Amino acid sequence: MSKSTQREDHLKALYALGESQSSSWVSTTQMASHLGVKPPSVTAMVQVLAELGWAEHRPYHGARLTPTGRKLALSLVRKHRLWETFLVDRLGFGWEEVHDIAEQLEHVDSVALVERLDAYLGHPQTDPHGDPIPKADGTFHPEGEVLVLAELDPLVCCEVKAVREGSDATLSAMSAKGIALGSVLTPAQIEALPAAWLDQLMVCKTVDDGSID
Amino acid sequence: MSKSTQREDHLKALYALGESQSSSWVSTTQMASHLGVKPPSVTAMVQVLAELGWAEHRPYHGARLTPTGRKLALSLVRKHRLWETFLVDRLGFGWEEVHDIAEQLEHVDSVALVERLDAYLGHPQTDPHGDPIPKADGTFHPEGEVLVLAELDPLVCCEVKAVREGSDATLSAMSAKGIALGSVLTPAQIEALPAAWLDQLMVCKTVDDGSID
DNA sequence: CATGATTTTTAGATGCGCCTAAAAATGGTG
DNA sequence: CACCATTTTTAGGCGCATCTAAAAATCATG
Repeated sequence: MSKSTQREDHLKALYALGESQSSSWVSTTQMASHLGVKPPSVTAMVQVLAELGWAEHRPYHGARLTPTGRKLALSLVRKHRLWETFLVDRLGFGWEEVHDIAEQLEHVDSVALVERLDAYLGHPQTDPHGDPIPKADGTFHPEGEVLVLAELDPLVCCEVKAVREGSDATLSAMSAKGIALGSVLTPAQIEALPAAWLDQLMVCKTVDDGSID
Repeated sequence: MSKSTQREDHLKALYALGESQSSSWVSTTQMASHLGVKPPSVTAMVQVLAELGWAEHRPYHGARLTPTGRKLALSLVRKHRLWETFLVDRLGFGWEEVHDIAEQLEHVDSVALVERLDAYLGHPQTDPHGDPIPKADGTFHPEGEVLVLAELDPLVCCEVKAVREGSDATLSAMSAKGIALGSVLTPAQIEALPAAWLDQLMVCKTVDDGSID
C-alpha cells in the first residue's frame, strides 16, 4: 500500500507517543512496545524515517518528528478518524469495533478519496471517540476545555467528551454501562467506575442546574 | 494487509484470466503480464498458492484455481465491486477513477465491513461498470443476455449493459462521448466508435419501437 | 566517580516477493 | 524424428522489515 504501511505505522506511533507526554522525544523501546515489534526493528525504521526527512534520530536518546513528518502523521490521523466516523455513522458499527478496520483503511492512498469522504460525512470535527479530526491542512479545531476524569478534583457532574485509546473490550464495557459521548456522570456514578477508566475518559464539568425544583 | 496483498492479487489474476478464456488453465506468462511482474515471480507465487490449496500447478502447463481458491477470488471480486459502487454512488467519483482505489480497498480484511457495506448500498447486483457483484456465498445473479459489441452482426440498436476492463483513459473517453450504462447506440453511432471499444462494450439488443409515429 | 544495571544500537540471520541469467521442458517444422 | 525457438522453471541475488544475540552507550547508585 503506497509507500509502506510500516513506515506509516512508525510515523503514527511517533506522533501518538510524542503527543501523549511532555517531551516529543520518544524512545525506541516505547515505540517498539506500542507497535508490537522489538526495539532493534524500530531503530532500523527510525533511521529510514530520518533519511526521508520525516524524523530526527538522536542515537541512544530517542526520535522525534520533523515538521514534515508531523504533517504526514496528521494526515494519517485524519484518515483514521474519518474512516472511523464513516464506519460508525454510516455503516452502524459500534465504537469499539472500528479501530482495527480503520487501521487498515487509513493506509489507502488517495487524496481525492479522503476529501470526498470528508465532504460526504459533512466535514465532521470529531470522530466517534470524541477525538478531533485534523483538517486537510493539518490544523485542528480547538478541543474545548476537557480534562481527564482522574483529575476532576472536587467530584462534580461532568459530561463525557472523549475516550482515549481503550481496548475494544473496555469500549464495549463502557457502552454496556451506558457511557457514550455526551453522557452526564454524577459524583456517585464516577466513584462506581473501574479505576482504569478514570484515565481514559475525557470530560468537561457541567453546570448543576439544580433540576429538582 | 491480512494474508498478503500479493497472494490475493495473484489469485484474482488467476480467476480473471481463467474466466476470460475457454480453458481455466492459465499460463504463468499470462499472469505475469497481467500483474506487471516477471514470469519467475509468478511461478514462485503459484507454488505458494498450490501449497495453500488455492490453486493447482501443472509444471510447464499452467495453473488453475481450486474450488477453495475460486471462492476466495470471488470474495475479492465482491469486495472490489462493492467498493467501486460505493465510490461512484455515494462519493460521486466518475467510473474511470475508481478502479485503483478499489484495488486498495478490496484488500481490507473484515467480513463485517463487507456485509455492512453491501447492506448500506442496498445489496446492489452490479457495479458501476455493469459487472455483476458476487453474493457472499459466491453465487452471481444471472447476467441477462449480453454480448460483446464486436459480435453484434446485423448492426441494430442496442443498450450498453457493461464495460469490460478498460484503462481509465478509455473510460473517460467513453464518458465524454456520452456512453454510460443504459445508453442506447444506433448502428450509425456504433460505426463511428473506435474499433478497440467494440471488444469492451457489452450490450443487449433493444427493440426498435418505431418511435417516429 | 566508578561500577553494575538498563537501554539502545550494531551485527548477522530469516522470510517474503521480486529480479536476472541459466537450465529444462515443450512444441512446431523440415 | 531431430532440431530450434519458445515457454517455463530453477538457481542465485537483492531489498525490506523483522528477529536474536552481542556490543556499546547511558543511567543510577553506592
